[in-house]
Amino acid sequence: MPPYRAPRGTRDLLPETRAGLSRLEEIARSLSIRYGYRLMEIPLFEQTAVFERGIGEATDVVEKELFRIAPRTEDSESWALRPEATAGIVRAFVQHGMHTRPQPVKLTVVGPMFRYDRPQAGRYRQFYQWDAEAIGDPGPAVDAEVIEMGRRFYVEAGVPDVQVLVNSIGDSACRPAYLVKLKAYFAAHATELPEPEQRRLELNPLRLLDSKDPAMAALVAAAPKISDCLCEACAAHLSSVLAHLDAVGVPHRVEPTLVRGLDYYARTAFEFYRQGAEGQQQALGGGGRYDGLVELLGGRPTPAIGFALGLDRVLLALEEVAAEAVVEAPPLAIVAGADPADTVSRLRVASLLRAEGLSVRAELSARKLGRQLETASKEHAHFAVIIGDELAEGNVQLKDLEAGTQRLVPLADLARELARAAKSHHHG
RNA sequence: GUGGCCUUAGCUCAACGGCAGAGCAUCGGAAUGUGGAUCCGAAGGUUAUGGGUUCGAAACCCAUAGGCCACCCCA
Repeated sequence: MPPYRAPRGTRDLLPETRAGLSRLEEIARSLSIRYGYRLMEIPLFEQTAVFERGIGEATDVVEKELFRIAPRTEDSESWALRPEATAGIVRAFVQHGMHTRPQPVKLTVVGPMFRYDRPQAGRYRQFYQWDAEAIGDPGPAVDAEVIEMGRRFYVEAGVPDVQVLVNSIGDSACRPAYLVKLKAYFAAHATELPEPEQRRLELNPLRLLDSKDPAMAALVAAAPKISDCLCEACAAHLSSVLAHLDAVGVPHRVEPTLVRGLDYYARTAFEFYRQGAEGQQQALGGGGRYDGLVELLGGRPTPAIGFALGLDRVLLALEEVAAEAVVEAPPLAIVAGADPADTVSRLRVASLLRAEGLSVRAELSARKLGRQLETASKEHAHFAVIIGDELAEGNVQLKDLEAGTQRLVPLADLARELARAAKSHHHG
C-alpha cells in the first residue's frame, strides 16, 4: 500500500535486527583478529569478467543469478554486483601484489552480497556474509584452522547443532578421471534420471551427487565415490585435514556427496550445516580450497582456502532457538524539563553531558513533564535529569528511574554524578 | 527460471456476498513540576494494485506485484 517498498528480495534491517547483525559482525571481527586475519574492503561491484572467470561461466551464480549493472554507454565496461567475496578478494590480492607479503595472506570481508535469485526465507537478493580467505598456504593444517574458526563462530554466536561436513573433490590430477567415471555411470542409467538431472549430466555431473530428488537416492548411493578415486596426494591431504580437525577437537563428518557449485574449488570442500525446524535453508556456510583461482585471475599460481558464512541464516537460526534479542544500550539518562517551552535549557544540559561522553536523550518536543518521563520509561533510560526553577540557583533534579528516588544536584557536578551513578548502576 | 499457498490500520487478527472492526502500538486528555498501572478520547484504510462478475465484492473470477513453501541453486 505504501507507494514505495524495499525492492524484491531486499529488506530493511530495523534497529532491533541491525543490533543482531552488529553482534555477529563483532564476533567475526574478534575471531579474525584472534586467528590472524585482517579486515579489508573490496567494491560492491566488479567487472563482470572477474566473476565470470573466477566463479565459472557455467555456474548458476553467474549464469542466472548475477546482478548485472546496466552499462551507461555503449562502450563502457560491464559490471555486476558481487555475488560472493572470494573473486574480488583474489582480484585485489593480484592487483596489489600481495604475493610479496608473508604467506599466507589472511584476509577477511564482512558485508552484503547480491544474487538475482527468487527470494525465500533465509534467501535474499541482498544478503550478508562473513568471508575469510587464507591465500598462499598449500598445507592441510591451514584448512583445518579455517574450518575451526568457522565452527567457533557458530559456537560463540550461540547457534546449536551445527555440523561440520568435509569432503575432498580431488584436484587436476585425479578429478578428470573421476568425472569420466561418474559420467559413464550416470549415462548408463540415463533413462532413470529425472528430466532436470539429465541436463546436469552434461554440464556439471558432480552436482548430480547432491540431488535431493528421492528418485535419485538409490542411484547416488551406488555411484562411484570420489573418495575411492582420489590421487595419493589428495587422499593424504584429506586425511591430514581430518587429523588436524581431531587435534583441535572439531567434530566433523566426511560427506562423500558434498560438492561445491563453484568451479574453482579443489581438494577440501566443507559446509556448516544445521538441521532446522522448518525453513530448509540449512547451509549456514561453506567453503573450500581453490588452488587455481589466483592464477585464473592473472596472478602466479598460489594455493588458497576460505569460507563464506551467511549471517542472515545465523540470525534466522538464532530466532528459531529463541535466543534473547540483542538490545541496544539504552540512553543513560533523559533530559526533561518542567517548562515544555524551555528547549534551550534542555539542549544546553544535554550537550554538556554528551561532551563528557555520556549517552543522553534530550526531550525537545514541547510536551509536559509527565509525558517526557513516560518516554524515559519506555526508552528504558536509567536516570532523568529534570530541569526547572532550581536552575536559577544552578541546580537540577537527578532522578533514578528504577529506584524512584531523586535528589538536587548542582549543574556543575551533574556529569560527574551521573557517571558515578552509571558505574554503580552497572555493577549493582 | 518452474509449481503451490497467502496478502484487511504500523503490528497481530476479526468481518466470509449486505454499514470495514478489535487488541497492541502512536498522539492527546484525566494529571499546567514527576514515569511503566488505570480510565477517556483522537488519529490511522482506495481491504496489495488493475480489471471483471453482481442490485451490491474485503469476500467470487482473471491479471500483475509482493511474501511464504517446494524445486533449481546456494549463504
